[in-house]
Amino acid sequence: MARHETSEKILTAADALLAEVGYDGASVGRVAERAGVNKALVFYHFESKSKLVEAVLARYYEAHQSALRQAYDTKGDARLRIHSVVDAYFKFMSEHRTYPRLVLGLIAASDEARAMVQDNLLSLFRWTTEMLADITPNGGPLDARQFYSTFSGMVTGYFTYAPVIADAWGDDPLAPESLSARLEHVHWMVDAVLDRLEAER
Amino acid sequence: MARHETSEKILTAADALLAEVGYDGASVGRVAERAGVNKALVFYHFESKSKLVEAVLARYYEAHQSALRQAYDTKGDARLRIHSVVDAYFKFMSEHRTYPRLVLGLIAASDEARAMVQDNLLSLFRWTTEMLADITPNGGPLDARQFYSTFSGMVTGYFTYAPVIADAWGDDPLAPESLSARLEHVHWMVDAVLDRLEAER
DNA sequence: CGGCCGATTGACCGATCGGTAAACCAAGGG
DNA sequence: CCCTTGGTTTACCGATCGGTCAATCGGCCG
Repeated sequence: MARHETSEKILTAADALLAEVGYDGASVGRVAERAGVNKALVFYHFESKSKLVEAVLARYYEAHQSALRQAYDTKGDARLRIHSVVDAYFKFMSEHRTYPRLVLGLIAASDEARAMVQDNLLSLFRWTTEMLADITPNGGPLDARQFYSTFSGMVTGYFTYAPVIADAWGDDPLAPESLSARLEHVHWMVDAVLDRLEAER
Repeated sequence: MARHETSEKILTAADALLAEVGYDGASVGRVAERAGVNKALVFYHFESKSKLVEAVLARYYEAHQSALRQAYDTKGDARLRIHSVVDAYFKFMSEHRTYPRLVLGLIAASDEARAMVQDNLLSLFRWTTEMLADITPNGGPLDARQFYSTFSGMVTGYFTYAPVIADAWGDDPLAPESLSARLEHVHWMVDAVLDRLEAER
């Protein structure tokens, strides 16, 4: 089989399994089994387990960042562009539902696993705070950092906690209607923040 | 040694280790080692590893919930009481910094581990939404469930992501000044939401 | 002192982990 | 036709996991 085919099968299997059972739960043996491939092949195509996970993450990194940048480069005033970025952020998460859980699992695991996601999160963080730098005061409780933490938490938190609170939520939190309601809520929050920021100027 | 003493040492060690390295990383052997205790003793005092983790969680459950309820039972109008609950929520997390990471690690691990935190999260979720039921519309993007998800994500997300974004944050996100700025930010967000809800009535 | 009992210990179990080494297989080129 | 080469497989390694068990310790009571 062609080199690329096998690698892709392994990557896909690893992606799904990591989101389901976390870093430690996703053993190389189980990944290989799900990919329909011999276990030793995983080490042939990806040197080690950690390299495999980094490869899985790398697939998301570029897509995630470029989606946000593209959304920000639309025409319109600051408010419109911010809404556009929030839209893109939310859309990316709902189209790649294993991604937030994967990142979460790595952060919760070990220091080494945490280091894997750190670089991507840092550049995302820096880019977002630069984007907001013009419209928020510097330092204090209204610093751009605060709003990054708040809104990224609103989106990623929803997806990661969804399976846990599904019982209490009533409807499935990941059903299309629930998702659109959540997105609408986030937009409402953005407007609430921007209105109040303008009023306080 | 008295039964209680040893149990307490094991619980404390397990608590810290779970927050550091997650469920799978916190092996029974390492827990025992940190507690200065023989490994078999862990199984003597707590039947199994999962029972041990449940015992760790149980210590937080009651404290967490009663802290919120107590905060809500203060005098004043709805806005004041909500601020009071947010205060208590934030304070509890900053005083038990291993707690949010512990919960996060369990959610990210396996379905069984997820079930451990589910009960507590559900009752917390139900209580909060009841608390907000009077001041938010029913259903849609302004449903109480949305605001629960939003504000709990704002607080817990900050603490769980703190070690990851510490480099980019500049100051230590867990330093007292940073924490008070974050708390102020959350209060600012509460007011922004309540103002807009009132304006839309 | 003798015996009892709860707490503690060290030795051990089968299972599974990430990773390695060598053999094997099919296709392609000289 | 043989030999090389990249992909694949089988068998295996040491380490570590959660958990068990019988032996042992140390007070306390009669």
